[in-house]
Amino acid sequence: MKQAKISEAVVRRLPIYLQVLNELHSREIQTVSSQELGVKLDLNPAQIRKDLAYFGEFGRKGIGYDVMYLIEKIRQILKVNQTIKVALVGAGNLGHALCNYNKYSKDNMKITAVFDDHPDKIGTRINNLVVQPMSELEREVKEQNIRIGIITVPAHEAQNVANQFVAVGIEGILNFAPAILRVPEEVRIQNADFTRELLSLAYYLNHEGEETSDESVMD
Amino acid sequence: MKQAKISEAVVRRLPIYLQVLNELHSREIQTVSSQELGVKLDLNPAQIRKDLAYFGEFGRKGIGYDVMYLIEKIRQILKVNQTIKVALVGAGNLGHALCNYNKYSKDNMKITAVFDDHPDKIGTRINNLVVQPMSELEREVKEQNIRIGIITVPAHEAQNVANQFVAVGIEGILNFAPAILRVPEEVRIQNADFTRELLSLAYYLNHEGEETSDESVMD
DNA sequence: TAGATTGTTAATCGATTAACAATC
DNA sequence: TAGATTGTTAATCGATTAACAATC
Repeated sequence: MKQAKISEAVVRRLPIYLQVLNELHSREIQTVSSQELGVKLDLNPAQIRKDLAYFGEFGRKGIGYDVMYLIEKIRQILKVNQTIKVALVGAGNLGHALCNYNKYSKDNMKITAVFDDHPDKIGTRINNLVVQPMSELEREVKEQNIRIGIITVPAHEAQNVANQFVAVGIEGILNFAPAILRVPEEVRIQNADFTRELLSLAYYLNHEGEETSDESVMD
Repeated sequence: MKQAKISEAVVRRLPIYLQVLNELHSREIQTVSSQELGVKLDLNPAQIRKDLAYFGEFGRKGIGYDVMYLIEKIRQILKVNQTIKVALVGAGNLGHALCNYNKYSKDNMKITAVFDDHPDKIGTRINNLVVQPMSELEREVKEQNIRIGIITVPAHEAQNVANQFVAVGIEGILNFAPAILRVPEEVRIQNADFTRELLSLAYYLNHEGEETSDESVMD
């Protein structure tokens, strides 16, 4: 099984597979077929088999996939079999929420450093982390070997934070601010701006079932 | 311009267009070409033109698009030219964060009702909203004509909340819980589980630049 | 008129799905 | 052996991009 170029669509499905598999595992289900996964996730079973086959032969013909084994394999693929440390900038409500979320995660991703340049935030605690000024970013990133950063500052500060992330060598950024960020192409940006999601939901509210219609948006 | 079936990919780009356009508008830029938008968004200009052309002829040959006019048109398409009211269930940290976010939004999407069944949450205030028990959900949804719901409860409660949303006629759900929800197919689900995003970021950390490699994940 | 840029058709590219031999 | 299900190739489908006539 040679590692071909894996499409983004495939990579985005892997965490979803991991999620159902974790659920199955917690229900002590030991084996699952692509068929069953497909039903659960509304995906074509062939697609699931193909996605997994990019990375190796994880199943058994006539049987299906061993749940725990497949979890391990996907963790390896996503490189979350060891704990991944994450830095977060912006100790507001959202930053707080993500840090908490964090505590319950069994995904081996941990926010291990929090930054904010607001004087009234610096030195406060979120769980067992002390909020630090941005001047400490570089040191922490180097010391802890942090490679992923989360942005939860207001939109107008987001690009600035992104620049600092890039400057200290962060390789992947999860951006919650409603802003379009420019970063060098070797740095990966994932946008998690929830207003975008809400807006596309709004579209379907009114257009659902209109597929066969020929109405248009006119003045 | 007939309304063909619009692909999800197109719908997901519309809010992004709206975002850049809002930014351009705030910088008092009046006209923009698909070329310029393409540079800003890392998209092919032809794609942008095609996306917009599904809904009408909004540009002027030789000139480009009028920023304000295009904003209006996209708002119409997304049906956010009038304010859209949203219900939120789960008054924890994340729920709080989203309600605040809310205040700054110029997107005409407003969280106008917050629910939580925890006794110590009921009756507390988030901004100017009082947290209500779930028993009030139906009444509020009917009274305010709410059609979109946000789920910010823990994973194990998420399906239950989704069921209640469906029962009271909610048409679109934005789910922040790390759970796979089953709803009737006429109800739209958008997942905003940030651990998924983090996991796919993690993939690229270690595989970036491996496109041409032939390494594989072996035992 | 010359230059720019749209809307749209045709060409290309890539992703999803169907089908099936291999095999548990 | 019969039934189930994988991994994978081939067929299909859909989305992106290129190209260009129309026109500002």
